[in-house]
Amino acid sequence: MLGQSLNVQVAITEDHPMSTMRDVAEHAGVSIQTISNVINGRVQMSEATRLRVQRAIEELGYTPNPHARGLRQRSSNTLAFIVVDPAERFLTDEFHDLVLAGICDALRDRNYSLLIQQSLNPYTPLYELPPISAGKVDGAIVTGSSHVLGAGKPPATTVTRRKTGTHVPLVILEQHTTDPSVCSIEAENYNGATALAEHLIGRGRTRFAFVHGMGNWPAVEARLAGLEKTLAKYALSCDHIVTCAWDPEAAYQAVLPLLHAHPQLDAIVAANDVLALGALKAARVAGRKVPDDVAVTGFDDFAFSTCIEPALTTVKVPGYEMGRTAAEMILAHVTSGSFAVQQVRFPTALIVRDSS
Amino acid sequence: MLGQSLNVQVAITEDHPMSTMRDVAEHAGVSIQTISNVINGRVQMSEATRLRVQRAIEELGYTPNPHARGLRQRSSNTLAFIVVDPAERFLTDEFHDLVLAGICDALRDRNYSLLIQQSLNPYTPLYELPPISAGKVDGAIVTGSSHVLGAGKPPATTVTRRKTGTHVPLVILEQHTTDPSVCSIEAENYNGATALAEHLIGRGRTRFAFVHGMGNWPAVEARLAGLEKTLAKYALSCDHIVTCAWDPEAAYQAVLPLLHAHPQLDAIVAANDVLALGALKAARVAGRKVPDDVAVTGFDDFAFSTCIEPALTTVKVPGYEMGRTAAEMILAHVTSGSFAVQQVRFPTALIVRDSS
DNA sequence: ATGAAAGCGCTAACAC
DNA sequence: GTGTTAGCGCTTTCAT
Repeated sequence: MLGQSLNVQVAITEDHPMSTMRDVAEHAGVSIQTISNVINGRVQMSEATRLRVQRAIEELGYTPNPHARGLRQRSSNTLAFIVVDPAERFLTDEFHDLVLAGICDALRDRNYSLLIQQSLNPYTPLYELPPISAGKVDGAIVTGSSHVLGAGKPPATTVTRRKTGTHVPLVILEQHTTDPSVCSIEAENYNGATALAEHLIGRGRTRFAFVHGMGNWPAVEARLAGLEKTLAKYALSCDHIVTCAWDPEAAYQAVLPLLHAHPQLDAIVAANDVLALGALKAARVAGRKVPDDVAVTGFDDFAFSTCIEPALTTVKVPGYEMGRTAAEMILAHVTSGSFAVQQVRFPTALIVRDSS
Repeated sequence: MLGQSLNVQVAITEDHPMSTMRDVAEHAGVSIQTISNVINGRVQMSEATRLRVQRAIEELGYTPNPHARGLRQRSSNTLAFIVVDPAERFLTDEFHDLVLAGICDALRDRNYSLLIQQSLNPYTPLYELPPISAGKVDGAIVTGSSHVLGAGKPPATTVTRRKTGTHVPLVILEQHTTDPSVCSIEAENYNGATALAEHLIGRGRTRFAFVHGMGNWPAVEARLAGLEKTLAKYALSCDHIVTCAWDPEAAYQAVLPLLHAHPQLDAIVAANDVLALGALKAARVAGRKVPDDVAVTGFDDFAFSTCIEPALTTVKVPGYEMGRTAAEMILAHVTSGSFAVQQVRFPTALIVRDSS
């Protein structure tokens, strides 16, 4: 029976009280300071002492107390990933999951932890977000809706970190800025959208709709802006912009009536692949052939995009790499004490498949 | 230009040194202890004092130091989500993302943070996982491959928490156990698989294949076990079990040759919806009609399952609710001091759509 | 190379 | 109701 083969037993606790450095010191017959030195590999010491200490540590199952350490050296070996957005279930968003995966992979071997926090209140200035203001983390990666971050906030920006202050290195994700003091990572959504629009126009599309989800995500606004700009170049326009929840079924519900109301619609540009999936279903239900009658495109190039029918034309956005890079930038800062503030832009790539 | 409209400025730091309780106390002309009392709402005090203190806190932009607090009261207002699995990009897995979303939503308003940690080394006993052993978190939600958790670990389990020790409340996810002292949350994968198998057999399917990803995930093993058990009941068997990466393209690559090699195959049971998507593509490419020639089914009921063509028959597993419940169980424990150790089983539901 | 003392910011325990 | 004292576990500074 499966029940048995899966009867996994898990050891949760050891029944020894948590031992401190003092315990280890006594056990090894040395001073507390020596223990600290061994653990931090700080000074030269006799091999004999070092070994004795290490054995004592093992025998007592000693682990340094991170709070005490954090209190003393004002660092926590923890980074934060903060999403400023009032929506529930924000983590179901696949793009953020890619970013998250990248961050986690970067942190994994360096003994850093990741603190995830959603900030519901759009009006909280970043430096007042709990993990940052309180010094719970050594750095933070922040993303969110642009209005949210922008509303009434002072323009001053800095990423310097002082041991004595609350300054914390920050990387802002997907927030276009011209301020050279802000460390930011964004993808070339605008250019990606431009390329996509050129492609669609090149294939003779003339009546466009744009579907996107809730919130004023800068990346999404850039996608729309690139689309509209390019359309304008050809004296075209995107006459239909619909908003729905960030899930395929919602996109389906939103696009279907659009299709019924506008028989001439021949291009549906979705803000990401998930919504494109819903648009694809809408086209199917409405009896419109893709790509013959109507083109459907996405953004992001999620894993499923090659496997659906028709395979989805999309603009690849490297979420995993962006997350990874963000984490590495902060880690570099934390490790080396300082790094050049940079604004990294990841290229996007138009991937033409069968839906256009 | 979009660049301008998105020129969001973010205040990262205030240029005041981090103030302590002592500063606030001096500023308000009271003792440190009084500040502490105000912050923790601990004792009765004159309205005048309380207001004066609160104003001082505001004026100085004071925030309690979490390390000092953690050191003193041995708690951190932080929970951990730990995945014991050696794979990279583990967070791209959609089921875990649902769980994560549930956890985050539960924690959000209670001022708890979530620490995410992947444990690469399958042989690390749970109580030695950094965040737990070090007391970085007040509780943990753990999931992972069964072999990983089971290998050579002592069977003793407990979820008691003592202020003075390293004991930490734990909820084990998707790990079937009969040990009543372990707090676990699982879905009825076995029953779900049984129902699915009955359904497929009822529709005349006789030649089965099972596709799954890397790792010995208990949930996946339960799905396979339920399938095989039911097949056996009807003197059938699942003759093809293929393993691939946990992404649709990999499933496609794995299933396509299977389909070519076995023309009589008439049911492909994928371990989750993502793999089912790949199987669907394989069927298409191999020229097999779904569901006429071959049935394809998934597990989990991810959002995309209703939007693909054909809509996917699947077994719904409530990942979001499971994560949410896990977090709430721990929170209840932390808040109230103790809770009944329980083993929660979430029902699964067969959802028959068009792919079977 | 090792040890002793001081103190990080906070709260528990007790005095007033 | 409010203040004082002590100490959580660790690292920094200085002495040996």
